[in-house]
Amino acid sequence: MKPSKMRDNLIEHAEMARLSRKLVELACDVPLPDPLDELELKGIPDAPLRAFLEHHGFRTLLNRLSAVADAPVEHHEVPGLEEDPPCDHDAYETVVTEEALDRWIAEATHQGWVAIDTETTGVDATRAELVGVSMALVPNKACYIPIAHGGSDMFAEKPVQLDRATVLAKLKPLFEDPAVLKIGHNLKYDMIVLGRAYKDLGGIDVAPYDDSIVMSFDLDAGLHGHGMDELAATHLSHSCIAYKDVVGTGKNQLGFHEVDLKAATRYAAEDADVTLRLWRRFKPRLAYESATRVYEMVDRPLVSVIAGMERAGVKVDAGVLSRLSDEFSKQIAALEEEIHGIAGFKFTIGSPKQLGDVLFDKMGIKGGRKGKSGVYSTDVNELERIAADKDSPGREMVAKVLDWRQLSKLKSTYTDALQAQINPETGRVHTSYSLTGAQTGRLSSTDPNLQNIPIRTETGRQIRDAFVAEPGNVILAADYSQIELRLAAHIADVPALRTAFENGDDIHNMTAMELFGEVNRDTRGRAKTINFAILYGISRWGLAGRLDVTPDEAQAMINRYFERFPGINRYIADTLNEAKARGYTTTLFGRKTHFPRLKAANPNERAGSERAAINAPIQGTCADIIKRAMARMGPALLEAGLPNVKMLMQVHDELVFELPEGDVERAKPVIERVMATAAEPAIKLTVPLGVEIGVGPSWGAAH
DNA sequence: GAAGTCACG
DNA sequence: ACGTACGTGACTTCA
Repeated sequence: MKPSKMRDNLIEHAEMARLSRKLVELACDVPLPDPLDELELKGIPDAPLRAFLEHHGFRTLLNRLSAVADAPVEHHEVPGLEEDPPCDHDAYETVVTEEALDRWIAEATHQGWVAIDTETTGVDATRAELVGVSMALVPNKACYIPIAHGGSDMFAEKPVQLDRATVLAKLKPLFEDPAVLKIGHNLKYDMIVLGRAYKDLGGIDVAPYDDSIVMSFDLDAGLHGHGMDELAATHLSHSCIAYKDVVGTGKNQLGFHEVDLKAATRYAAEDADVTLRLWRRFKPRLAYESATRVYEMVDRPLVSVIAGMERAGVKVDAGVLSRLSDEFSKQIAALEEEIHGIAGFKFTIGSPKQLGDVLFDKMGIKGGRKGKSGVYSTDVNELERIAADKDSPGREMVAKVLDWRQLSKLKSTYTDALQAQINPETGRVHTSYSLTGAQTGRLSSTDPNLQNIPIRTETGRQIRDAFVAEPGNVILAADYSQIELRLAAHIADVPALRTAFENGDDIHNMTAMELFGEVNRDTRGRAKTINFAILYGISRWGLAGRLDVTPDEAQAMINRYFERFPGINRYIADTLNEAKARGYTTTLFGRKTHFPRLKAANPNERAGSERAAINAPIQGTCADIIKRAMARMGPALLEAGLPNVKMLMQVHDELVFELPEGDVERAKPVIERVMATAAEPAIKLTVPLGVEIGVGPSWGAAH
């Protein structure tokens, strides 16, 4: 291995190795082999885990583990663990003295791992205030440390509780202790809250850590959700205290700080207790079910990276959005009047039911198609079909409705909503990324969704001009070019596609030449559609609809594609066979996506699952690669002497940064290299990963 | 809360 | 015979 690659390797595994070593060294007192050899070169499971299990006396587990150590990715049933005792809420302790707190911290430190949870005033981690912290060491041994309880009535008597500063000052060394593993369920939330807490101390930086929500996702994506209540029910046969039962509902709902300490302790300590119990089940399963690799190499390192991105937020210029809102308002009002004028009466344009009735019944436009709920389809395809028909009486109306729809969408979802999302404290927008939201391993973004900001039309694209940098800084956007097609070329091993990417050819032009024998706007467009269709699990009917040809003609194109690009056909067959046999697909990094509906009785449902299964290894590998790039980006930038380059957003194949203008030229090659080599050294791709970088004062200008 | 629509990769 | 690209989240209308 080359020295430079070895260095990347070390950076990537530094945290993993430290975590595993410290855990085992402290808890088990056993010598450890080199985890690099174990994990990177041989695969899974890792030696520290074996030692961990040995320490806990899971002999049967351990024997089975040895047997699967060198096995390829396969599912192994974990032998049943002894069942934990049921949750005993009366056994939980409310910690209100320094002596008690010191005792819990000492025990956690001695044990080497502790489950933690935070209680706050809200659901948005970038705004919520810390109210209390809970910890669990073993089942039923859990506590709650209140720090900000007391009614909103300032005259009300506050319960006896420790001072916030005292608690945080004592917790910080534990939560940052490299020898103590912190276990959380959706730890990203707690990391942000604790990072913001107690600024005098510089916040609390939770490390090292395990996250049971991510563990569940890496084990069971596609099978069920990963919320704590659901997991407790399925894995522990335990029904968690409902949050609503603690704080009430409606306008009498309390903030958690207003909940009395007894009820708060039962709820909060239970969360830590359940998290610990889940972790004890998931940790061995990761090894048995070949998920350690993706968990430790891809997803776990990402938790703290995402926490940092969410906390950083992105600066949004409300003025730009406000001007756009006004502009859109005027145009929407004008269009509304014109549309009502053409119809001859007023109606709710935003109601698909009313619009359908107006267009197809009252105006007599032909070809209306009703769905199963008896409403005419009025989506963009339908309206554009009408607008393109020179003889249709509704052409003018439909064109205006399309404009109205676009502007209404932009205003309500973006220019209005984004302004409301600006955090007044930071002047920035802090999205929340879900690591478990997309079954394929992609991230998703909510509140607000920053992964669907418009770009495809000039009108919508203006919204990106509102995403700006602080004075003296710029926005840098780096995206992988056609990464999914490249990965398809690698995974399916398609010589012609691989060669084209190696040569830097225009892939859609090449496809057009192969399929149609000539390259022009029409054939290139069709080729592009077919290339996408391949990634999405092609069907002759779907392709026929998109290309406006008959299913037979579509089938002929598909056949020709398979002929010209051998490998694709085999990939589809192999992927489906494997998915049906095992119940899941895997990515290059071993990420599983389960497809229980592949065996559904309903053929439609089954076909849908088949298409999803064909797509999942490609989309999922893409997700793995950009996640690895993200995990390595911080250390790589630090090493290059660029501590002020901040990674702010991820949009599936794109990373967005904010950085001092003077750092741009030095940052570009670092970002480019980290992204282009993100699969290495674990995976050697047979296609290059192209990265395109743009820089400007705004996100809009950086493209 | 479901259905319809549409913004993104 | 069925009736379609894959993966998301937010907003509006309406029962």
